[in-house]
Amino acid sequence: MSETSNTAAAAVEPSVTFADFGLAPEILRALSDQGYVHPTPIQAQAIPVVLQGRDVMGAAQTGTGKTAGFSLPIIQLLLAHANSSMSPARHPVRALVLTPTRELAVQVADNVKAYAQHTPLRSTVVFGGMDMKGQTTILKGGVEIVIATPGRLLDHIEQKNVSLAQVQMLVMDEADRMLDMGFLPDLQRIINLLPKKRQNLMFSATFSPEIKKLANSFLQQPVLIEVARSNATADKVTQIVYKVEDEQKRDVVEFLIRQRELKQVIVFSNTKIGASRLSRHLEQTGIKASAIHGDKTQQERMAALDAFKRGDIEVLVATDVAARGLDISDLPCVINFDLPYNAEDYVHRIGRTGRAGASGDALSVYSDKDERLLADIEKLIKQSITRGELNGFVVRGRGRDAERGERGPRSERGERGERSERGPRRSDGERNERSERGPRSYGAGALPRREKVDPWFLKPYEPSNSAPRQDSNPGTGAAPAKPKQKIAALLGGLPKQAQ
DNA sequence: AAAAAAC
Repeated sequence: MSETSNTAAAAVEPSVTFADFGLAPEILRALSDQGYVHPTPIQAQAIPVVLQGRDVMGAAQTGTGKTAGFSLPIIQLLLAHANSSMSPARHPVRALVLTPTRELAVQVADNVKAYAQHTPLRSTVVFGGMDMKGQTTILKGGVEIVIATPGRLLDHIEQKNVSLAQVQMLVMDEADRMLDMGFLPDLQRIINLLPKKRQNLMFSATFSPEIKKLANSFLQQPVLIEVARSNATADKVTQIVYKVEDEQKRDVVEFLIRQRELKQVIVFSNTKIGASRLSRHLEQTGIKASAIHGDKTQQERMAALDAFKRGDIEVLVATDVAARGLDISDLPCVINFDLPYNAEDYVHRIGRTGRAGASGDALSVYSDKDERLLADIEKLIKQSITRGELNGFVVRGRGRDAERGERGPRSERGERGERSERGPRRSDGERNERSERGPRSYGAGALPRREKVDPWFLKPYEPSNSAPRQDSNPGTGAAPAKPKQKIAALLGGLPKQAQ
């Protein structure tokens, strides 16, 4: 929904409104229902071009208002060319939107449904991981607009649940992602089933040679719409990286969440198992968290996303399933628990914050072995990322002797402890004992006893040592690895098992 | 080296 936020556009072209595009009253009503008046830059560019019937190659990330940029004119065109004599039972598919991930399909579909709510147009979403029956019933009942992930759509086509013979408009959303995910053969199979004469819209966050090739083969004299520089990070996003020991990463993530009192944050993990573990850890320390990744059932994925959007959970720990496309409004912060292997994924991940003109923070933790990944990222975004210091970071004792509470950076926030009533899962039964003793502060307790780690007694990290930054990494402009050295020193003679 | 997507 934030995709149609007018903040960014208002700064650019305050005078332009959706009404200026000659959109149908039903569409304008739907927009005003949601309080949207001014188009974002990409909407201002895309809507007139799509209305002209031109093919479009759009370089835009999610959060720029892309979805409304194509769905509003699609609805308008379908309405304008509606065959009024058509019986309600016969609603052939006339617009098809393909997306790489299921969650993105759902979001696009939600937006389309909202924009078309006052029109007779029907839309539906089709994606895997769910029973086919409900989708089949709706498809057979007839819909003008289908939003789908490719695999399941082909499944429905093979089962003759849907025909694409009447499709006039095709949208390939997040086309770069679809290529990355190996959807090209599926895309080709689907496109072969479409009428030759149709309008094509392709959106991609990046402009790789492969994307250009895809555009050349599928689009006809496309109008190029480019809103953000490709591969550029939103300048509204403050980026900080923290160098720590590997085994500290999860504690630092927890610390950052508490220190900044983050109530809506996505934490990215490179692995599904890592996401689950981190989520469980955060839950055990009283932070409302859920994991979302490809090994979760579709029900779990949707439940986690819904809970996050509702604010029932504060932290969504995600793999790159959520890196692109997820439109979660007004995310103030994203955290990388792992630096992504693919530098481009970094851009997509941090694109979840600083959306639609708002500012945001992108925080990353990394360890010595990730220096190369960080260098790749900085090379891609053509800027050096601020090296952060973990002021006030205290790793508390992990044993029963550890003192806690009175010194911790969040020691005053005893109310955190109450959250643990939600508590660890049943299988973690014995870990409940500490939380039942009442409020506790950051870092204490509720740790799985399988942790054979020795107690870590760390003092607060003093900012006083942060003075000269240029000596450690000469030439790169990068800041030295001070935080890590400091913490390593504080760790004393503990065995390091990293690498 | 890992993630996503059809059954």
